[in-house]
Amino acid sequence: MATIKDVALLAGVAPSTISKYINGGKVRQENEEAIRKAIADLDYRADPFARGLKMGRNRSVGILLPDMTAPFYGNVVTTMSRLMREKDYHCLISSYGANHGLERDNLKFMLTCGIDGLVYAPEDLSAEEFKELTANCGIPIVLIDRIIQGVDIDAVLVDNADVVYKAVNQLLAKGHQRIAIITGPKSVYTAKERMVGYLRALSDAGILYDDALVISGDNDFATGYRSCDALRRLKNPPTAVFTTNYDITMGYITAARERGLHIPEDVDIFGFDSVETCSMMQPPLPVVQQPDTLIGKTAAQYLLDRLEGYAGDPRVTRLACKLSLEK
Amino acid sequence: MATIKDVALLAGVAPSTISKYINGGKVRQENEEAIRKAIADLDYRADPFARGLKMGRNRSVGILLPDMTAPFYGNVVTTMSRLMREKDYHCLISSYGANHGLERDNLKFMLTCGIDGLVYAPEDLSAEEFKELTANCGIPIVLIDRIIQGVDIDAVLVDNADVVYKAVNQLLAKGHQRIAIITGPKSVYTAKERMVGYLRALSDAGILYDDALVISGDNDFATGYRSCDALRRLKNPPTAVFTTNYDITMGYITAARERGLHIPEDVDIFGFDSVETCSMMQPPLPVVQQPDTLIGKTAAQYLLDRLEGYAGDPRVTRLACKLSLEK
DNA sequence: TTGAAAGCGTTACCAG
DNA sequence: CTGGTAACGCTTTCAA
Repeated sequence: MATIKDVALLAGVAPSTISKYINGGKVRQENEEAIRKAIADLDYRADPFARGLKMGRNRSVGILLPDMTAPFYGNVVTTMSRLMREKDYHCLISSYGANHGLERDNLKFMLTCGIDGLVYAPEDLSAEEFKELTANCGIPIVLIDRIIQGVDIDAVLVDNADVVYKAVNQLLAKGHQRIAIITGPKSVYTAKERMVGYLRALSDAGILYDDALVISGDNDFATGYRSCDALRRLKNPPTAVFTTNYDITMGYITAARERGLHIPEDVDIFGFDSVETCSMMQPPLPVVQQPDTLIGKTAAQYLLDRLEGYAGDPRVTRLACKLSLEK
Repeated sequence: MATIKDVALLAGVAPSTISKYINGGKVRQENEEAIRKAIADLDYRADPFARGLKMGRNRSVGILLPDMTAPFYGNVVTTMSRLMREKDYHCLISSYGANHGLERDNLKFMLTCGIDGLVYAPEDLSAEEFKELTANCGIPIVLIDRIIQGVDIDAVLVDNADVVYKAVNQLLAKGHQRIAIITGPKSVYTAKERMVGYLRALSDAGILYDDALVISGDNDFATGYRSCDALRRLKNPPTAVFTTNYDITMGYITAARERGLHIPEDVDIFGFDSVETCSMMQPPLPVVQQPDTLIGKTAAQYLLDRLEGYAGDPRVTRLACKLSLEK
């Protein structure tokens, strides 16, 4: 690997001149040509470590997620990457697959790999662990989707309880009295909040909460798929099901259709995420639409503000979700 | 941010002793305690840039993909991350969303962000561009899933043409004469290879190739979904459809079911990827099963070998796919 | 076992 | 505009 000295030697100028040229400074016409040629001839690239050491930053940020294959996170990442790119930052993604050890380990790595900032969707980290790991870490962190109780930093969330309350109310308004809910792991923040909305809606409608209609499992296709049979086996099966995650929704629908169930006649479904996909169905499946683009935009802005020196109090934004079939 | 000097000062030893301790060297018992305490008190973390500059590496590798939300790539990444982690490397992921400009830009960034190696699934980069960007870049690169014609480096692929040939033959054996294929963009390597297998199977069976039965589009849900109606509108619709990507498969199935079509009675389907999901269906959907775990494992091994100094000729491995319903 | 010193490749400063 | 020099924080060497 050629260094800046090699280039300087070949171009016949000083290293500091090369550096200036690289960083957009003005150099004499003839020098510019010589430098450009030398750089090309030697395939010179500035060493990122030397540069990072000198400059104290990298123009890169990390995004740490539980699951990068979920369309919701995919959209958030795409939006953030684009916006950060406009400010000349690159995004590096890491996911921990709902594994506590990995979550800790990846967070730790992210904090010591040289990125300038981090966007993090936590799953299973306590406030103590978080504080211990991030104390004096030197980079700004923005939480998305989930919050860590007791940690007071920038965060972008959605109003899980409210929107689920509304969604379940729509099912109630259609006359459903037995509404099941299939959620993610009980320990996860979003699952908890969504459960709260569900319970409040039932309670406000004077409906007794039935344990058998609540299924909690991993946020995946299999959970949704298996729930279909589990619910049908009940002596008194639900007439509607609220699925609180995209994969769960798809799994449930796949199973229901296979069993010849018509939606919504035989079983009504209210899903979550991936509006494009669900609105394509016939009839369109009503889903909770998280403002993924806005989440990405807000998180990117919060992070950029911090990167540019903003040092005010933490900002926590809770964005509204929409129901896909409402205008 | 505390530096190693601060720690040294507080612990009452020299910086070099701190460095030695951090890197697993032996220090006197009493010093060890003082150092540990000083590090904890100051929340000291070694500067990754200074360390990288000195050591010349990072213990991190990049993975550059067209789409990180695809289950196929998700599995590859998960496998690789685990294996690299065992050798004390971390994986940083970036995706470019089938956008040529982004692909170039992200590749360029990956090559100058300090990672020690790269695993890359190319989509739309010419051999010239690739060679120009990577010339003397100083890190080993392993191609996965797709190859760049004219670029001779380590690569891990699957036998697309062969397995598609077999899959289409299964459909032919069931008596289908009009078999449609829905593939990704015509320019993408895997799509081309899969097309070759399809054409060869038809040709070997003495069936004339019908343009109307070939649909090429983005590798997404919408392409599969829309194709259903497009194919049904034909005066002579296909009796079977081969979908060459997971999202396309799901889109097609969703549309078919909505329209009341029974699978496989009304229309037979042969899909791609995500065996777990497809084998869950009733009846199980036959799919081409790419050896994602083995791809990840092989790519990780190739990269690790290079990282450890292996300098032999490029190794190109073409792994066999399986048909999910064959034992 | 320890520590002083050199040096990794770059940028910033400032004198010329 | 140019270039010598110092400094970024760390690891390594080598002498004590």
